[in-house]
Amino acid sequence: MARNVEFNEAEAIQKAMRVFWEKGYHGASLRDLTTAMQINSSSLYNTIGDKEELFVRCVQHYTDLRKQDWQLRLASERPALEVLVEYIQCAVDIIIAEENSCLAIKAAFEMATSDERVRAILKADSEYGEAFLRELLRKAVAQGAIQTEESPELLADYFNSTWKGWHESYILHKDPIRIKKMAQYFIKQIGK
Amino acid sequence: MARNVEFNEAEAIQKAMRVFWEKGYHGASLRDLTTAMQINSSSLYNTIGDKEELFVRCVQHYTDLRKQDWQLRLASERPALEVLVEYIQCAVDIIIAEENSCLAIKAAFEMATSDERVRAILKADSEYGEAFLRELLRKAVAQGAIQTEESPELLADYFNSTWKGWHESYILHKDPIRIKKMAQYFIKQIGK
DNA sequence: CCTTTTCTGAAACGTTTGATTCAGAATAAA
DNA sequence: TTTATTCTGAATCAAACGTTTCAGAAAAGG
Repeated sequence: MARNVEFNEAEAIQKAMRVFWEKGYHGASLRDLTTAMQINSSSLYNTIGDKEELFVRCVQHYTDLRKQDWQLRLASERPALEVLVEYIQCAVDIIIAEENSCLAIKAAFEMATSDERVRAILKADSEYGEAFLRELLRKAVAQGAIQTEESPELLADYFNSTWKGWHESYILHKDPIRIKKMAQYFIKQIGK
Repeated sequence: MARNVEFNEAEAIQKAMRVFWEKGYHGASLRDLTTAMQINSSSLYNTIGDKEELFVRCVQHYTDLRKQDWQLRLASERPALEVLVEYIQCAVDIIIAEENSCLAIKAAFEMATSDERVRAILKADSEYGEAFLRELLRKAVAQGAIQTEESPELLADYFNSTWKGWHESYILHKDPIRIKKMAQYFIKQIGK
């Protein structure tokens, strides 16, 4: 009966995500966003909604991408410890390569204290990340690659929060070797 | 020959710091700030400067307070390991008690990527924090309380970035027990 | 006291903000 | 093709933004 939406919503969210990622929620203006998304603000308000709704969708999109990555890694049939070590090395590479750090952490510190929806998304993301680690640890123990008296729950929780600090370190020191050494020490610790 | 400044600059900075701490740089408006500081914007611009300058001063003030705390703890004559453990427990208490998390971390993620002055202040703060830990570790080893094959440099760096992640965890999960358990595990690790 | 310099408070600056309006183009269904 | 509906783009909204202005109050030095 009528006209269809002209722009690709998924692509637009992707582009908006990059803007929020770089500038933060308050630092990104609607003009920044609509320019990057290549749509008019009326189209934005007719389809997605206001700035907060757009931000929520972007954060959700970001965590969706991570979830996909975790699922792929979990599906691997290689030894769990190998998968875990590779994941850590990959995380380090991202910390070093990504100029704008991590959207999830930035959003947590800027928005999760005041926006309950953002907090819920990031909490779910964090819990999924821990479940991913827990599962790998459980497997690695079963495969005899790791022996520990600590519970996989505690270790997963601990590991997950450990490399968050690496992001901040890299912002301040911009020193890849620093991060790599910490990761090296971290991996060495797991083996014990 | 003339009138003196009416307001106490140190007190005003302290009040502005609390606003930035809660709302972030972009989230805090000049009206928020001048209202909290109980001064007129003309006074602000005549004495301190613009918003960025005020923010820099607030972050500097925040890191100055931390530095004082570290110096006091370093001056203690009690066993170094004891001082270290107490410091960690104190850090945990702050994470749990402080509703607005940590200004230094928030500023790092929001501003340090785009504002070189903020980055420099936070980098110096981070380095001082590491030196504090390094010194405690060095003493603890000398006192025979710790034995490790790792360098104090690496360990200090690693420790320092470890509890940054705890802040994010607490924002998302608001779970004091989670943090306490991680701290417990962390302290246990040091002893080994 | 008077003079000189400085600080304060209220008002306003131009700009940018997030958000809305609406005429007209576009298109799916009848 | 017509009709009914929806989307788009440009213009615009009021509010809030960071910042500046300036008259007048304040006070230290002579």
